[in-house]
Amino acid sequence: MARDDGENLGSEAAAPGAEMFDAKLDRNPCPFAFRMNYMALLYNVPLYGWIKRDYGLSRPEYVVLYSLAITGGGSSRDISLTSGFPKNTLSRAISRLETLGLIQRGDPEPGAGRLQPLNLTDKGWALYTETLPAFEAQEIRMLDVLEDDERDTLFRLMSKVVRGSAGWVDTPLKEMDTPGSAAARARRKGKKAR
Amino acid sequence: MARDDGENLGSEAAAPGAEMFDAKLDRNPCPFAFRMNYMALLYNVPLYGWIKRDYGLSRPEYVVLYSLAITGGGSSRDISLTSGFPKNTLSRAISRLETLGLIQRGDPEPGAGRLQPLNLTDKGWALYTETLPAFEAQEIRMLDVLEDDERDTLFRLMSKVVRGSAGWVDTPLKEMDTPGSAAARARRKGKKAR
DNA sequence: CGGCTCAGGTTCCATTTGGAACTTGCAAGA
DNA sequence: TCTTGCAAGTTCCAAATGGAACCTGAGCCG
Repeated sequence: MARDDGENLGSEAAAPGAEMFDAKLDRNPCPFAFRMNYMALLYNVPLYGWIKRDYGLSRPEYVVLYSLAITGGGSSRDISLTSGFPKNTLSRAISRLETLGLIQRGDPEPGAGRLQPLNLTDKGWALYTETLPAFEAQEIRMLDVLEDDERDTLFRLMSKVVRGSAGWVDTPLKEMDTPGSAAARARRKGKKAR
Repeated sequence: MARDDGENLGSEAAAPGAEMFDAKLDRNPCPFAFRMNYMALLYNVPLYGWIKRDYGLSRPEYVVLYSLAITGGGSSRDISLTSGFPKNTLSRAISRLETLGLIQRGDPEPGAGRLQPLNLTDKGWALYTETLPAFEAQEIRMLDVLEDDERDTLFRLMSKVVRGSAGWVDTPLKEMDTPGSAAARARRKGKKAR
């Protein structure tokens, strides 16, 4: 670590931010988290920026569309649980997509409580079909540096992690305040210095 | 996959959303993207929710703190490039952290343009030290399902992907409108059904 | 030197977001 | 069958967000 001594800023001819980038990769107590978030960034920012500019759909809106497309229907709750967007955000997204004629609500199935079945319209399918290739391409592009077997391994390991930790999706939200909570809460009083 | 046939909603005794969850894992044209975003969700939501509740810091604010901690100083630009937050969001975050006495701005180094060197104060370090364990714990918890060698492999492959695609971080933001742009832009006119 | 350009950082403001409270209708128990 | 509980979905509103325009100082060139 601490590669050149008097560094901190500039002075390198290297790419801007390279210093911090390397630090986040190589001397990071949470190396996994950085990689994960950086990759997500790399993937999501350009794609959803494009969707927004060219189709006028927000990220949650597109996520609803996409979710319904690959599942062949589902409810707002399902989308919330599998995407992490809160239900009010999805409620809005769903309303707008319905207004745009991209999805439609079916009648609540008997025996399924108040769940509203959602489905794509033809127009929704068309949009999905038209936009999907860009998403696939971005994924392929990102994984292009890997050999085939490496890609397989990566999938397998990520699947294992996801399957292993599904279940405590937002459970810890409530219990997370365990580590040193007393001190934390004490400090909390003193904040709000806005 | 497709566990019970006449599905779509409810009717299963299984966990809610399991249907869609399986679809996103098993019959998803972008299987990598889903895993990545779901993992990010699993990690970020509880942690930043906790940071917000107990310390009153927003995600960008904590990211600034964390970035400076592991790099031992840096500029707003560096943080933007390595975290993906836009510079105005970071500008605000930095101001607030300074007001809170968690970071301080140094005098611009000669030869480094207008880059403002940022550093943690003692108070900032204390907060970092106090909160870091929770982040580490969450990461460990998430990877707990993996064997040691699997963890190593996962790191290696993710590093490769990140290193391989760093550089086009937000480059494609501008060029992304290539696939079928004409049709897309045409359709775009007809939207705005708000 | 004196203007020019470019990039780091800030400000402005319209939009988006999501916590919290609310509404609603299914379903279990009395 | 009434009531009570519960969870899906909606509404409300204050706060956060980020695109775009702006400001400003460092380095470049004539």
